[in-house]
Amino acid sequence: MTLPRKTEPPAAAGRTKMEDIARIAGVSVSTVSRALAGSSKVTGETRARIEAAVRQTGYVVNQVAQGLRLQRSRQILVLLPTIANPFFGEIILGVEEAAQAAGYSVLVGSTEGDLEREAALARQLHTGGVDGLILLTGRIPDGLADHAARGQVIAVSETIPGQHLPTVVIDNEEAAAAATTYLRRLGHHNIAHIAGPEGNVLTAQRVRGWRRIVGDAAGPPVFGAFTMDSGAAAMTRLLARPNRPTAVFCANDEMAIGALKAAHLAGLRVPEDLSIFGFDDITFAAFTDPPLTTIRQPRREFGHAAIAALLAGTPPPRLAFTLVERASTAAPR
Amino acid sequence: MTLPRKTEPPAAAGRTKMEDIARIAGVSVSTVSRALAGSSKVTGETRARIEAAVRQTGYVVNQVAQGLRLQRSRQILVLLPTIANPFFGEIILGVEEAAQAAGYSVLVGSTEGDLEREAALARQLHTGGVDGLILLTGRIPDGLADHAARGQVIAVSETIPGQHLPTVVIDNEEAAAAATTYLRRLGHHNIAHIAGPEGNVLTAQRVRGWRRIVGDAAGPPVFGAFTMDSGAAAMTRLLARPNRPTAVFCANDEMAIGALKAAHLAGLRVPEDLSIFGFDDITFAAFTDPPLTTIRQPRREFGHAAIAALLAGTPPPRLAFTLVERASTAAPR
DNA sequence: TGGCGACATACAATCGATTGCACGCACACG
DNA sequence: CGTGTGCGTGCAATCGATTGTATGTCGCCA
Repeated sequence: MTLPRKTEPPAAAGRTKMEDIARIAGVSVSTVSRALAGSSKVTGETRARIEAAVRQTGYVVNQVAQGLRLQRSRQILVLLPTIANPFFGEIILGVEEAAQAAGYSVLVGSTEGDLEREAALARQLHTGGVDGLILLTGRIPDGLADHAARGQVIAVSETIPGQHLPTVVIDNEEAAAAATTYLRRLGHHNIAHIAGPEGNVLTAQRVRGWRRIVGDAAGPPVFGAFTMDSGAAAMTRLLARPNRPTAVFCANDEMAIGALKAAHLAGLRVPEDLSIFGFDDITFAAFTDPPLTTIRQPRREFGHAAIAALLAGTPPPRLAFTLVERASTAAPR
Repeated sequence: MTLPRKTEPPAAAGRTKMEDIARIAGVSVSTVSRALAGSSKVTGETRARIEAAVRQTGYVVNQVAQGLRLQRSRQILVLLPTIANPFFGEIILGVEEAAQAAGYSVLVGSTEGDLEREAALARQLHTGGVDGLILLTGRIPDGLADHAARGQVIAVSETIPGQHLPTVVIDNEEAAAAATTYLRRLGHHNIAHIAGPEGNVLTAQRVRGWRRIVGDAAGPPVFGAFTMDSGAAAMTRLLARPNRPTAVFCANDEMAIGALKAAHLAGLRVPEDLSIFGFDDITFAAFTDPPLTTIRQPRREFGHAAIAALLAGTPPPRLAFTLVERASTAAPR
């Protein structure tokens, strides 16, 4: 006969577990589990004893064990290009709020454009690490087909080409058209566009909206990289054009801020000599000099809608943008 | 005799597990586990068969099960006041980089100043959800004493009063003194200070550094809330003082940006009429008009150092700040 | 007083991995 | 030819929870 051997677990954590509660309350773990789950089968005095034991010890269930048994982790992973960008920050804030309210927590993966890293993070879906994936990257890592089909993946802010993924977005083309129309109504006839990087879906959509209003006679857009530096560089190129624009629609606020700086350096006054229009309405947009006229994307609501759609399994509604009028735009002289 | 009953697990996930690999390779799960762990006990042809099976199926270990058995989750939780703030964003970026390199992933909890929420998130340490906790909140939730003692908790950017917690910071008092000294050397004699909220540790440290240089004759600092709005309000109050300062040292860049705006609105030119000095060197500081002179905190390195200290269990080194000279400061006229 | 039903509680299997120990097999040596 | 040495592999316990089924208890009625 062999003695029962034990495979020693690593460094006993010593945390209170359900078994301890059971012992203190004088019941079995099953009963404790049911009591905590709110089952109506555990009542009266027994339930009271269990609750007392829980309070006394400060017990909280072990989420890892629970996750293993229930095959869900109550965690959502957000994948984004870079977290050091206030635009994403506020989306995450919304995600956090909604997730927390639903009893989920949020993992953040900043991929820095590295496909390898993206894939590694997305693998968490396989490994049981997370229940859902929110993509702010504008692309989807390989091997996520089944998960996507099961409604565990959702895109936010940017549609992903060639995928029928539920997506939380505004109508970017309409928003760009609205911005351009606004400038036109002010009396501008030469409206340039500082676009995002070529090949990007958002870039294409916003270029399309702008083009619809300015027509083919207008020159090509100048492409940037959604950064302040690239906005400044783009503006410098625009100012060198033979017929200088009187207004510039920028594909995001950061590039608009860069453009503003370049305009100032060139000795132009905004909005007297040049109108500048942004996109996103990040917090800083209200504090530039002059404050930026821009399109506001409801970023917190993006986050809320993403979680709601993910947890309910229903397709998210398309959200509305707002035109925020500030002082960086005016009629041309 | 009773038949073995099964307690049905929820919706069989159908993912490949170690057992599948074992079957395909014709060995037991223990051998697979050892092979994957890199044990030298599994060699030659057996190992080759296992590796082939893994490649063929695209198997990845289930982190939840592994976490349960090993009593560790390979996850680090970062607690911060609000994620919609570029200052924290870059710290998280650093945390992410270092964590990922060490095979850890990062959970982000934005507490919005809610103590309840902070405690709920911190509870993850008990529940096995995370292995370590990084606090950017400037305070520590209750009931973390043992964890702190075990080196699972570290503070970043802000020391936590009354706790001997390993902390990643610059010398804030020295930095404030350096900023004020810089202004004094430019020839300013009336240097005001827009401070953070009263009661905050950082506020106190920076006020102390400023005070050390300006002496007791200078008036009291004006308190703000680290936001652009509060910076603007504080500046407005300063401008109403009988002897208007010729330079203002702000406790962070956001308040400096607000101050800049208020100064402009009041018709003052910066730096000709008024010098403004910031703190942190957030990305936007280089793009204000004029660009902000400021103290740079090495935020990415904060993140790296925090992870290094957490994983190695060694106290982090104190990091160095840099004075970044830009155009918002000049000699008084 | 015996039997039946309703209700509360306990037992044990299960999630997917890790690991101490036992065991099998091959080879060598006495 | 029997036993010792050593290496590689398998068995089964374990992490902490959930849950289908069995069991126990009590009351009520005939």
